Amino acid sequence: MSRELAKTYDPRGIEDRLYQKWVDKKYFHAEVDHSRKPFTIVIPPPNITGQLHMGHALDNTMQDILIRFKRMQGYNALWQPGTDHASIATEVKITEKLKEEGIDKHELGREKFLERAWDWRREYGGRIINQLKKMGSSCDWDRERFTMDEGCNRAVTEVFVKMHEKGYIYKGARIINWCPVCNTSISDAEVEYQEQAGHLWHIKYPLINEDGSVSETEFLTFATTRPETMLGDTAVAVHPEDERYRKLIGRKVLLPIMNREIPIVADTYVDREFGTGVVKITPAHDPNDFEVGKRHDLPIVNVMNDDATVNENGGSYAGMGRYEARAAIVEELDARGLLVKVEDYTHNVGTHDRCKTTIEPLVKEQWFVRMEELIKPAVEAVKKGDVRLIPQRMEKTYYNWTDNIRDWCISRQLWWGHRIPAYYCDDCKETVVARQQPEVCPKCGGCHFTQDPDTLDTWFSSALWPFETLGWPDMTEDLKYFYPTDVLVTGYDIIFFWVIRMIFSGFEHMGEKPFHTVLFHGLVRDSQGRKMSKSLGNGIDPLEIIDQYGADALRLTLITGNAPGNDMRFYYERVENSRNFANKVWNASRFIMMNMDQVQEKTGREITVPAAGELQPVDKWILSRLNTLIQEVTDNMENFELGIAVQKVYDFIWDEFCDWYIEMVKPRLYSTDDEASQNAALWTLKTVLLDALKLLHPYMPFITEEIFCTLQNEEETIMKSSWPCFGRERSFAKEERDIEIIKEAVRGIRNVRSEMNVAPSRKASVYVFSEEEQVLGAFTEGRLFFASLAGASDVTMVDAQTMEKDGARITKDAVSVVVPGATLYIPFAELVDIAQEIARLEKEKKRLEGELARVNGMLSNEKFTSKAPAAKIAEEQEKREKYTRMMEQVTERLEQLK
RNA sequence: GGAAGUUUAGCUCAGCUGGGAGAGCAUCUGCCUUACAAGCAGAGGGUCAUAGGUUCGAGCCCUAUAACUUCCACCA
Repeated sequence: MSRELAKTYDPRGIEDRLYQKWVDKKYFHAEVDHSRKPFTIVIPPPNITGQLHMGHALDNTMQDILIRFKRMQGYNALWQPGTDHASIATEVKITEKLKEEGIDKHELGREKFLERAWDWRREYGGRIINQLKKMGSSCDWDRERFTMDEGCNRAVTEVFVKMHEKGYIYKGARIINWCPVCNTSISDAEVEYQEQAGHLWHIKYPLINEDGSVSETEFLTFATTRPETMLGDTAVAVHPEDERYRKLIGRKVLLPIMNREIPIVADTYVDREFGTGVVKITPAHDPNDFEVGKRHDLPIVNVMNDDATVNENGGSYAGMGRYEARAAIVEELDARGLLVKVEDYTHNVGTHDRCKTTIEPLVKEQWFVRMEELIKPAVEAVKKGDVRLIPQRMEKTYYNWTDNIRDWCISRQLWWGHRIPAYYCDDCKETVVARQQPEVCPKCGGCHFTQDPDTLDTWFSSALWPFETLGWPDMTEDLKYFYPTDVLVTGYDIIFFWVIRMIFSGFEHMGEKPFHTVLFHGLVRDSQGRKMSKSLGNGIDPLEIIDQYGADALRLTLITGNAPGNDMRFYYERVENSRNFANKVWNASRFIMMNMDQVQEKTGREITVPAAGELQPVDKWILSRLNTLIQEVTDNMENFELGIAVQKVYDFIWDEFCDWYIEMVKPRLYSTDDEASQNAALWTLKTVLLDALKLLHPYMPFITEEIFCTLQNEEETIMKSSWPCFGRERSFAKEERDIEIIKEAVRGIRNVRSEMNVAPSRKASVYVFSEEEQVLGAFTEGRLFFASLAGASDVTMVDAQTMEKDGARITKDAVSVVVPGATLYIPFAELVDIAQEIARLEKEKKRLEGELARVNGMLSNEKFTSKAPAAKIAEEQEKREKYTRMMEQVTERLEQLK
């Protein structure tokens, strides 16, 4: 037997050892088992390029808590893990690394590049997984998946082909967001708008006269933030009802530099109030202009290359970068007298969320997903409550997106990702979308094909994650059993990217929601409330925290005092507090085990279940409190109120169990007079500790396991033990009331002692006077507590008769403490100052008067008594009784003193 | 322009369906009491942003206002 535990809890060593044991014994593994109900969570797959950060730590702690809770409740709990190939993020990293080695991506070629990427995945893909393990995550690692593994690739291809057949996926030339640095199109969701200081250039184009000559006096002036796009202008627009320009509609202006005549069109898109009420129209480089262009059938003149340099359509500016061209064009316009003025102007500029490069809107052929129909069941599901979002306000964000849904651009000009299953006939250019490369062209019979070079948006495969990981497109047993999954835990920041896309994908391909609940968390910020970021260097590494304080402390810190969907700040002080709590649990357990061992050594007795009547009131009190705790914590956890639940466990363990119960039973542990009582105390200590550890286990898996195993002294695991259950037979109302009175009395005595600066070493007699049998009984049973908890040398029960006879002796030179139904007298002789004592009691009297006034006010209000619930009225009546009694006692004591 | 969130003790935040304001940290006092000084016992500190309203009763519900934060849209 090895129960020698260190004086302070040191998580180092313990955590890794326990985790290895859990993995070795396959405790995290779940198999289809129709005798049990499944509970499933799919992990938000971290990027293979990623390193564990606080966001992951929070996200995974929450998932692990739910999984461990449900596992203990008897569910067949599956936490499905895996990683994401993160196409663009990974590709950028690899490209950078190649650059460092002096290798150009394009010179290397696609095939070799992909080899490097897979090497990368082999090298770093496991890193984040190992970091998740440090957190204690109980994922079923035997089922680990990767969004680009063979199964996922099959799923992606299947989805693409099916949706193409249904007409949900199409290819078209539309204006898209282009990142000139990453050299790929991106979806609307990936555009991040940033406020930037820029300029508003006022420029004028000369009108073309009726006779076709260029006017030297008439011009049309407009304002633009992007003068360089003028190279691609194909019209200028005015509002159809704008009196200033009405007669010009249909005429033409000369596009300077390019010397192209372009029409003046009328479109309601134009805001008459802004600038001069004239807008230049560049359909190829502005989403709004693109729409205007479509309405007026304007030509689209693309003037940009993929790297945002001006192309051959830009005349003499060809080859210049977009900003270089901007400056040069402004200069030329100015030289020609066409620049009217320049204003400072702050506006929002679309940037790529990955690299922050300013987006260049371009018209390009891309693949899109038609969203309108697809999104409908996903909206319905949330509206009906079939999919629940926590907190509920996230629904607003959700609908905001679904109501304004636009088609999803899914093709990326990247190499690392799922290749688009579209093949082009080399002979007739026919497009064939198929699961495999076709043998023969259905149109011309040709047999040579080239696959579309593009890959798919990362989120295209992550959208399938809840079912592709369970075997889809095959209808496997796993899929039938574990799908739909139960809860998705994620940050609110990826609601558009991922959550919505998973929901509509689930309905489209499985005919069923992917999960019934989405539990959102917020961001973990630094102590000043700033986002943790690499550039600020304010990130806190969870692994360092684990190393310093332990994973349990980190987990507890992340989960306490945090409501769903709210951001939180990270403080070292809070981690310290969590660490201290771990230590508290450790030491309480150590104390209990020490006593169990000592008693066993001395007497050779094992702890047995106490016989009826052997449990003392204080035992029943803590058991009853535990019982209530079990119910509340279970309730809170069922409702995903994890922060509230763990706070209650914390308070129970520290305050009620350690500071009160353990202190109260110490005398019984040390005394050998009453074996039954000693046994009852030890049994209660052990029982309460075990259940408390179980309640705590989902939050702090390591320390609870370590103690559980040591305590049980066998190779068991707490994670497979059963979750505690509320039992009506373990509620003891009378004992709860009695012990509360004792606690109040103890607190009262401590207070007066503290106020009077009585040295702790100075013991004093305590006389308890009560005329109520039950209260007197409670004090008689609890008299021992006053010695250890309130510095009492001896406790004497005083009834009315004694008081009659010896009252003066007892109460002279004594301070008094009033609790409902009893007055305690503590003779301190020379320490007592009558005047001070009177003042103290007057203060107490005033407090009670206030309380009584409040209660009486309520109870004498006819509206209250007629409308308030009966239970509330009874509660107030009880209080009135209590305060009235105390008031009488205080008044009586004051009379004695005066 | 649209929407959401926040505003509670010196600091950071809880407060579930409306029924006497809580925690941690910090501060002050006293204790090395044989589980724990990473501890124990005690204390101080809040017109719950402001103004109205609903209600017997409001930190909580409604309306308006202010400040801060975030998301969405993007008027060139």
